[in-house]
Amino acid sequence: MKQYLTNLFLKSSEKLSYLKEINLFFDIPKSEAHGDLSCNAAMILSKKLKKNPRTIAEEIVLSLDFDKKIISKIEIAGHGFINFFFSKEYIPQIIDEIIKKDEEFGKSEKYKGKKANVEFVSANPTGPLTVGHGRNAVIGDTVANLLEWSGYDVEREYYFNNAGRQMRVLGDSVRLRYLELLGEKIEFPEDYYQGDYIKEIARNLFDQFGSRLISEPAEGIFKQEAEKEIFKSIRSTLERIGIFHKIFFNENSLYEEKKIDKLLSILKEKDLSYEKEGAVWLKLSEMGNEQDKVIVKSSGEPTYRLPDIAYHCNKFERNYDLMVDLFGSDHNDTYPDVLAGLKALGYDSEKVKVLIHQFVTVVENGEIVKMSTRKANFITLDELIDEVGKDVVRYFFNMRNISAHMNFDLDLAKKQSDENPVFYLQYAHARICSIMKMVEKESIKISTENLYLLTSDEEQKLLRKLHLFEEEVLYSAENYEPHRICAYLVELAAAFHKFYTFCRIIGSEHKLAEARLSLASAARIVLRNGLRILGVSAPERM
RNA sequence: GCCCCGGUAGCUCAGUAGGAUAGAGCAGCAGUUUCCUAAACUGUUGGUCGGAGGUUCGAAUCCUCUCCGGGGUACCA
Repeated sequence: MKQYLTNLFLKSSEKLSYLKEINLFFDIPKSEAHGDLSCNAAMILSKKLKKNPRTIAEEIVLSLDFDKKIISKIEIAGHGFINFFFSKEYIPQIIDEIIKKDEEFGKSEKYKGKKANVEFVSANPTGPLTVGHGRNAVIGDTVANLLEWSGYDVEREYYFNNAGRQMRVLGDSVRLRYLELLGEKIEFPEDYYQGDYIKEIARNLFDQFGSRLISEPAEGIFKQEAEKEIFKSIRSTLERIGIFHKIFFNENSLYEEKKIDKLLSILKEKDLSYEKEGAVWLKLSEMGNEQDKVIVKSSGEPTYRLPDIAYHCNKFERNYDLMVDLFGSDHNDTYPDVLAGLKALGYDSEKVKVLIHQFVTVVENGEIVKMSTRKANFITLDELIDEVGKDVVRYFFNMRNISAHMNFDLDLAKKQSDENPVFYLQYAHARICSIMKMVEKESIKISTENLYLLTSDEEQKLLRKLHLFEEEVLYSAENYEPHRICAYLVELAAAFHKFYTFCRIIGSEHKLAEARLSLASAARIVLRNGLRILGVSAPERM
């Protein structure tokens, strides 16, 4: 509908040149009395043209060469709104399109031929994924889905680091637990990994090797085994909620391939770094950031900034048109340095889109569940999936704006009832599937021949919702806002449930029954496609 | 101190390229099943959009100040 109006206005702008000067925007009015779409162009132009907005609106309306079969009425209202009413014959045509495109409906080719990389999860293999990682994982995968639906060729990537202090501590944690099993008296430091999974890994080593590892160093087999086991568990957790990364990028490879050294010398060559007090500093203050930061410590060890920049250089070399990084808010001070560095190196940092999501608070019995990774008193993502299932996990994490703090209400999530929004959507889908089975006996078939019969309020409202799906997907993708899909689907399901209540299929006059069945079928397709974007299943029966 | 988020109905949250009377779900109250799944639907109660200024035809939305909550401000990642 918006496309049709945009084209109309473009044609008119040949007559009224001032239309070219503004950004055309069509809005869906809150009140039905104001039509299907509304345009505020006249009001915006009134200051520029120093004319009464209503006069401008009249001029615009007169210039529009519209098809009466498509637009039934154009009104000027309020201070100068132009309201468009689409005809009841035009609106149902969407059904035909939906049924023809089926699984493809909602996809756009706007970014066809473009390559995108979405990096998410990226947790180091030091422990099982927690609820906090869950939000990152689900949002990342859904953003990737949205980009795919808007035409991108998307690669999902996981960046990890298996070197450094944390991993040393991990290996030593396992070693100490192993020695414990051998009956040695150990002191387990407070800042070591306390979780039971450490004991399990130690137990496996004990079962396999007995006491033969007694004098092995922490960084040898203990660390390797820990990394292997933990990664196995991370991947299996992700798999359970339908997440598969194509690339696992090891930070260490940057060192092995001398990328870090190369980057250092380039930075020096370009005069972007300098030495002071035995450390190497990046000239961030000259790049517009607040202050210079250390990239190589006086100990000779790089800080995270250096490999992060090198890693992104590597991504640039892989020729992506878009690179999305998804972090939790605890990382929100790291990316400006990296972006500034990339820009100074001559890369187009606009191609990197950093998304920061806020934290998750788990609420159970009305109380906040406090979590700490180190003390191992966290809820793992696996436990959450055990409790509520994949669909609820995916839906709940997608449901909220990523920039808002999120309360994950365990009690609500566990409820298999009407209070849980996931089931509202799934139930709508199951209901339609049920009808479609039922009508087989009644010889009612999907037919788009008599769609003009769909004129009731409930039918028209459902149809208008269906019209919005494509642009909703594209808008969500371009703004990286998965939660919009959730909101849209709830509205769509509500429109369907109302239609279901008031417009019966079986028992209606044959032509009308077929038209309504087609509408229901189109609604089913859109519900399923929307759920697919979210990674939530669309059951045929509940 | 400085930086990034958030503060909208009792609760959880939508709504910010400025638009017409601020929405939904849950909770509360009152109803609807001889009828394609009642995990549904209908009606109803409930708001100084944290506060104060400003910008203008018009502000939850933009600007300034301020209060509250979360996160970050390392030669940790």
